[in-house]
Amino acid sequence: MTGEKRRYWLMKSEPNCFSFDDLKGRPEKTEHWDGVRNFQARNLLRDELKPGDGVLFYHSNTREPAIVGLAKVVRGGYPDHTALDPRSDHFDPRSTEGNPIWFMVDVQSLRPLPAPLTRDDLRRHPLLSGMGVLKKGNRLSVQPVSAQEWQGVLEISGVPDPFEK
DNA sequence: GCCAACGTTGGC
DNA sequence: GCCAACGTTGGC
Repeated sequence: MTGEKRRYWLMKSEPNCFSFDDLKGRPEKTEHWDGVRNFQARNLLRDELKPGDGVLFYHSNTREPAIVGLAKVVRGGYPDHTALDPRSDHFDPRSTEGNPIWFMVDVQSLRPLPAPLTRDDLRRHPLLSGMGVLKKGNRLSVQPVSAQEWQGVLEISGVPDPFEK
């Protein structure tokens, strides 16, 4: 097949705010990923995440942080409308309809992992111990994942690649 | 709850 | 343009 190679991402969410189960429960198992208010992550959402890309859904800021499920991007970057809504927690008066500052993508759940992959699980695996999410001080809520890391997650989880026919 | 690491803001 | 102060993130 020609065209661009699929890329992979890890996306963090606090499960008490929006969990993988929440995503699974949405119509079409799809939801927009709003509320990112960091320029580096914004640039990734706006420019880099493309439909068909793979997503590792990571639960952060919880008792046992872990990768809990697989998802995919189904719509690339478009303006985050919550920035325009004064009643939203994510309202940003600098952003306007004609000149949006913040962007989001749509994500669809593919499948949960049979067991969450904790940080200890990741650290133990030679292919995964270098993942960005393990690095101290890394606060990026959207970050790139290599194809090897994606495969490693599938391997220790014992699940087939959802993108393989 | 603690606190290190980081990004952003604003005075100068 | 520097940098201190501040707010937030997020593991532990």
